Amino acid sequence: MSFDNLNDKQQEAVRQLDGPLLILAGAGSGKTSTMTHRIAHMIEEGIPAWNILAVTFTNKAAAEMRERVESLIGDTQDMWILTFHAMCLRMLHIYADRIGYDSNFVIYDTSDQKTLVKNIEKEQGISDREFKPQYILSVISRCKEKEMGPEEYRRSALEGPREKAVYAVYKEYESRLRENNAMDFDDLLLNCLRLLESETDVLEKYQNRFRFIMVDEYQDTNHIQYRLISLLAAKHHNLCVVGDDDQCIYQWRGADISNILDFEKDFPDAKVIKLEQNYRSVGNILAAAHSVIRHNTSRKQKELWTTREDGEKINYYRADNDREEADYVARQIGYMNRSGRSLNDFAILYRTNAQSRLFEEALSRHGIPYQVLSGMRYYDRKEIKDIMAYMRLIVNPADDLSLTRVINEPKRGVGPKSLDKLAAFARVRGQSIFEALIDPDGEMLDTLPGRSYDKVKEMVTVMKECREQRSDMSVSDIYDALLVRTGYLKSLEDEKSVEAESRIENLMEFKTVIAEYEKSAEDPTVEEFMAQLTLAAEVDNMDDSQTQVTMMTMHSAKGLEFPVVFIPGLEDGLFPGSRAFDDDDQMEEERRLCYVGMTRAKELLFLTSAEVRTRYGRTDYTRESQFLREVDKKLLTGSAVYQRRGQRSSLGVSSGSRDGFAKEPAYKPFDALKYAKQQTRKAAAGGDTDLNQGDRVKHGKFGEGLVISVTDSIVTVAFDTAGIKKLAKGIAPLKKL
DNA sequence: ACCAATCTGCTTTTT
DNA sequence: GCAGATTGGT
Repeated sequence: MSFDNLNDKQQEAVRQLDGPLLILAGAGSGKTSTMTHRIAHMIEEGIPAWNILAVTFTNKAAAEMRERVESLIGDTQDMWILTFHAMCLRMLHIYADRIGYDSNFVIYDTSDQKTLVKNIEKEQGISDREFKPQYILSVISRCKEKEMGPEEYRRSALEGPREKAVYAVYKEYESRLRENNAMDFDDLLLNCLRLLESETDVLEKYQNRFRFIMVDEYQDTNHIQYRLISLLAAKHHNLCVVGDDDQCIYQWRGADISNILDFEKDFPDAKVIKLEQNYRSVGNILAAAHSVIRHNTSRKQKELWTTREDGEKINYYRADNDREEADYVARQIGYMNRSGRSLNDFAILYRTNAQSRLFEEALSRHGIPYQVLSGMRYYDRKEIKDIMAYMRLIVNPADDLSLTRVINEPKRGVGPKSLDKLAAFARVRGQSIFEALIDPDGEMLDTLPGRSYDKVKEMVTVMKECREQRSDMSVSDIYDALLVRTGYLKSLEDEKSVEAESRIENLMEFKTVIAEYEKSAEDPTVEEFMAQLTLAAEVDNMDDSQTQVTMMTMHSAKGLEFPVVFIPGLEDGLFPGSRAFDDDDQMEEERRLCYVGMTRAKELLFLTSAEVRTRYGRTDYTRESQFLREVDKKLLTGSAVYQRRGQRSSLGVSSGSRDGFAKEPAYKPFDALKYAKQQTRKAAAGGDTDLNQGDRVKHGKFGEGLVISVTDSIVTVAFDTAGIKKLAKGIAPLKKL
């Protein structure tokens, strides 16, 4: 294989396969290309694919790496290319019993954790106002990152009321996770570490297998991840880590920057290769980013360089207010789009997700299509979480948290009081609530009052059936069955409200997600589907197939690049956030974030701020960001293509000529919901949508049948052999005969 | 047990 | 400015 398209340093990194290697890869220095070629080179050298492990930060990065390696050498089936969490999940799934878990364990996401902590606080008479669940969880997470259990915490912590409360909750939290056969995000890593530490045969197996290990974004690994990798690499020492200390932006989540700074100490024979040539950005952008990052004191000295032209200067615009700021951005995008730039070229990268709304509104006003990649909002919807809880229970009946969530959703007349009774009853029997409910002896069901009995029994029967037949059913089948037969969909339909409509909408859209999973997975199972969903990052959902502007946080944008980048909200208190002003470390992290944001841009970079901004209902005057002040003045200009007159920035940047809204051509406003619907319909091309009562239809699984009734979203069909089924219109594989 | 009306506290950032 | 929680009435 020839590496002609790589520079000397990159080639050196590619050829250096044996022993520890640290690649300090600056932003845009061809990191991914180097890593993929390095893997390809291993294969070329005769190293079997199954000896290779590559760990990334997001699923998107993993998928991209796999794709690119595949394009170089073909099949990558036997290679592990995945995220830390996915790697741990994979190992734990096989060896769960070794650490006292059932392999059907579920993963609790942040909101599950919060609910659990709240429940515990209630039970223990601890006020969730005084000790906020979020706070307690952050302490617990920090403990877990240090491998510190509840008892050790008590011994090491102070003895105030706060510490007492944290201890009490932590202890109960841990035992409840065990009882529910559930793990949180930290547990995935921690339990995997425990597994490898205590089970020498398992450790040896993986040590022998993974003779060559690569870790991407090493600057963002935490202590547990560091330990995991050290253990796995302990035998062969063929560990290559890639990272950039200037891009460490997850310290708040426990990322330990010393992992990368001390790599040479950990591995004294380590080779270090610096990639400093930037291929991504135009000279001015690089210079501007550097003028900001050099204000950080604790960093490895390096400066990126490029052979590219200087390009345009960095554009800075100070708007009157936040709404006008958003409008300015939309105007610029509209203008550049009309002069020939694709909408895919643009990204709006902000500090906080809350900022996205104004930009959504502005882009809609201007008729510009966009996608927002914001913190899990889609899966956070109530209806999705509800149906997921149903699915979880089928796999893992020990999950009391999920049962509590859905037993009265839809209303089955089971309020908190009945639920308490059920929980107590189950406890006496030594079972989880759901286990006790599905127990053939029916004892617990019989304790229910008449009004709720029938409904709960019906639900229990359905769930039991799904559970028993789940190996013969596809994930979609299970989803359909649950949606319809638990009465969940029916109760939404009966509501006849706009909100209920949109919930149904979302539930139907979710079918596309399932269908996509089923298409991509080798052996689709409900378990795996749910795990993948909880471990998905928002960037993983990025869609490049549409022509649209992309918005996300600067955190999410790490590893991505766009020709034109807008960074709005450059104001003290917002970016950098207010907390950064009394903590130097936090200020440095914010600055690194700014660096990451700026270096996403290839050709044009726009910075904006608003003189007046409304936040949590309050409108305040702002001050231009410290980071703006740090940008080399020579690199800034205020004469954007579309500019307002008379704007004066304290930075002394000049302004151009005014242009208003009036000339905007009347684009049709972009309707996100309508768009989503279209997408769903398109993706579900398998099913006929123009069905009417009385039609004869054929279903892939149920055979032929007669349509009994049709609503906007549901088709009820009496199948000749399979009985009456309610199916999702346009999605279920129904063919008109 | 359920629903509607009022109230609170919140914004970093995410696997 | 909103979503989620709390409260009070049925």
